[in-house]
Amino acid sequence: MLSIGDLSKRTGVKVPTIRYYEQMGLIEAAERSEGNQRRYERNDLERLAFIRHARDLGLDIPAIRELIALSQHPDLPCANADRIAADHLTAVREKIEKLKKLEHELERIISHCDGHSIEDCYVIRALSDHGLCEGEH
Amino acid sequence: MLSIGDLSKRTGVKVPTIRYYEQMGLIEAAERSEGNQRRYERNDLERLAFIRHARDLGLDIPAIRELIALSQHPDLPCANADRIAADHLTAVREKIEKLKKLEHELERIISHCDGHSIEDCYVIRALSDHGLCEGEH
DNA sequence: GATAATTCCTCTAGTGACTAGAGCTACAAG
DNA sequence: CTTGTAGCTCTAGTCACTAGAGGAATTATC
Repeated sequence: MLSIGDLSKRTGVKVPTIRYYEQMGLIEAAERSEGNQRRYERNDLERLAFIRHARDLGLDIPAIRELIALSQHPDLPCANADRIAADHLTAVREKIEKLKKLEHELERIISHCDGHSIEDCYVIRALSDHGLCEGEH
Repeated sequence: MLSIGDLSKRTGVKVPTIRYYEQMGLIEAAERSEGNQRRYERNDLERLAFIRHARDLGLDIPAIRELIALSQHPDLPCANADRIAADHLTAVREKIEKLKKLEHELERIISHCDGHSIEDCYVIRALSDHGLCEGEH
């Protein structure tokens, strides 16, 4: 039996976050000691590692909830799980594209600034005048 | 004199967002009509376009506040403005790197799944077992 | 000039995924 | 038995808005 602190150390998930996941229904409410403290077992460890891993990949809580539900029905086809992952991949790629546009625009603005006074500062001027931008954003 | 709705249409910033920016001190409290409605002028339009542009580039509100303050002192050197932009560029690049790692990991997981049952689903298995991952994340 | 439709006002609360803190209790080590 | 650490619950804060309630002002139509 593990305390919440033990579970935290073993999974790298902070103690308040574990309690938060319980509240969100990602992990079942733990058994309690006589003094009302949470006590965990091996399968809680696995569940929490699963959640942490999914969060590290950027999945949000509703998606994780769905994956957990799916994982408890080994006989079902896995199309839904694949779809969740694929949708997330699409979202990640879209974010990358947006950020790359920002990156290029910022690079361009910064490289155009000669670094003297605010009056001539290209950073400030570019912000004031959208006409100095390339493309729309 | 423009109403807040006019200002909104001309800049593409939503009405409640304009009020929010006023509250945050990014734009000065507007003059009011007899009936207590906000009335704007040309320079408010420019200021709001500046803010919107900076937000589109992903700058946060404290950074924008600082840029506005700088823009009102044309004689100062523009090193601070350049630094704000450069710091932001660094942050954008870091985000891109993180997202690319996620992208590759998700691609790998998805491509390994044969799409049959949950039991064999590589998406679920990869989440359950960190050992199936490449690299750390 | 009356009425209707639209816009505006303020204020509060909600978003996501936590994080911080207050005030209190339980447990482990010496 | 005391002390220190870890645990408990509950509330509120983060960021940049967004949604909605309930009411007042303005504009358009008749």
